Amino acid sequence: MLSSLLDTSRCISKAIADYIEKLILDGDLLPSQKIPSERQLCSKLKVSRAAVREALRVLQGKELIATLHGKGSFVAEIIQPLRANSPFIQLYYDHNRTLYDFNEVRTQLEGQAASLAAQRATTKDLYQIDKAFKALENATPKTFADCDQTFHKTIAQASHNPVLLHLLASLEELLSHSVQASITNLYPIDTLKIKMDRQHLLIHQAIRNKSAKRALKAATEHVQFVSDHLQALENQGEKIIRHALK
Amino acid sequence: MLSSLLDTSRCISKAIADYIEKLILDGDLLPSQKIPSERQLCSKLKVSRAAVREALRVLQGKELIATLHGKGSFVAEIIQPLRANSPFIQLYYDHNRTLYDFNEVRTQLEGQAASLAAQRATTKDLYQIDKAFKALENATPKTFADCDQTFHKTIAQASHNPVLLHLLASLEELLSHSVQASITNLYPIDTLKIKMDRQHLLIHQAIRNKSAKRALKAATEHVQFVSDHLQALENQGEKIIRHALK
DNA sequence: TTAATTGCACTGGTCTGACCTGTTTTTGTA
DNA sequence: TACAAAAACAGGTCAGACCAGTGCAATTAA
Repeated sequence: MLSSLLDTSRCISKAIADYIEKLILDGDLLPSQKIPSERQLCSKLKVSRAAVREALRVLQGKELIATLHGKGSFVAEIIQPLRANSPFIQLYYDHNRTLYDFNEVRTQLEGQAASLAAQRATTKDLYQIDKAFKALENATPKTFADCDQTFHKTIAQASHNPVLLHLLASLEELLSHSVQASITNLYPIDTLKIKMDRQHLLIHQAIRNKSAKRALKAATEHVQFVSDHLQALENQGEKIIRHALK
Repeated sequence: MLSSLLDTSRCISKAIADYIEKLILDGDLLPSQKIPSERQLCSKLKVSRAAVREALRVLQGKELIATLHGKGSFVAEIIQPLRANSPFIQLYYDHNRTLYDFNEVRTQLEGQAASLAAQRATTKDLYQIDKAFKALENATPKTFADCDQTFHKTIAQASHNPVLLHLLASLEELLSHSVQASITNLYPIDTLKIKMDRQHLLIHQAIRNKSAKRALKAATEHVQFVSDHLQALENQGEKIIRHALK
């Protein structure tokens, strides 16, 4: 039964984890449904209990299942939430502090990007930034998060530093799933929306006027502003869906 | 050692996983660094190997570590696309300009690290920095590159920002092969050596005196200085060892 | 009869110690 | 000095034992 899987994985516990994961993904095991007991699994799959347990641990790490002492293992409620294929996004969920650390770095890098953009933006860059800015102005609550992301990306591109661009894109991707939603929640609050619009305007103008100093300041303050409010939103207990069982 | 963690988790393997995760988060274990072997861990933590293995499986599920048969377990990279044989690093080899872009970002991040270190360094951090600094003073041309790297790493750790720490470590690893060699070539030049020593001293003092502003300035200027001379060295055709590719 | 208790049959959690295979380092010989 | 054998070390797996929660059913006490 496992032999076919074993060919590729070269590791029994990994094969078992893949096997069970496939059952879950295929819907053979439904959310909150009980997974066969460890002893049942190891007798059915003809492997040791240690191997089964290690496989279940992997799935626990992926938060695909939850295990309760004395009761058994159960398929988690939410398996859909697109999990970024990045290792460190989980850290964000587990350690709230990480979000703070994250923004600390991001603030710095966005500031540098804006500063460099002010110095190096070509006519074409300016056109792109202009376009993104106008889209942001006319954004609906639904499209705002995307427009915001595009705006910042356009600026990063205008910095003409591929390393910086790449780094920001990586960080962006790390948080996009969680933060995008939060930003969407942030926008409808009228006082915040007005302030953010103004901040975007300041960044935009600074870059157009090729004022690196003002661009740096505006971008830094903007990211700081958003970060602070995201953090507040997070702290005030929007614990969202997470940790289905337990 | 684990007892404190055990209180909340009520499950040894979970406690071990949390323990190691914390080490990673705190920067005590850096990207691509080797985690102690399973047997070492279970003797140090006074638990069975099965418990350790299950803990490692959890971390594997979270993709925080990767395990290789016969070799060991290693901390994952925060920036996935920035892997060694990635198309990106190829870019560096192909276009000399990338080195410039690289240092532009690195200057910024090292500056931030030093600034934060000045604000947040604990007594223990200061001790480590002190130790690294002294090692740097007594370094030989052969050991200088390593000591330099350690010095900067220690400062990054004192920033107490895991995201920043992991980012710098990732960047570091990218260039280590080429830059390490270059720095070694840089050191013997007397005038440069003296200046670098002085720069290190300034950074060291600023952090000790908890002057974030001076630390930022000193670190920024230092990285800028080194970058400039590396660039010069690069341009004048010192193609050096490169492509060592472990 | 009913309520509490006990006991047992589950579940997962941990440990020990053995043996396998793959990797790295050491070492002894050519 | 060079190289191949061997030992030391790494993770992977297994078997069997025992502990600790859970839940139900039979038993017992009110």
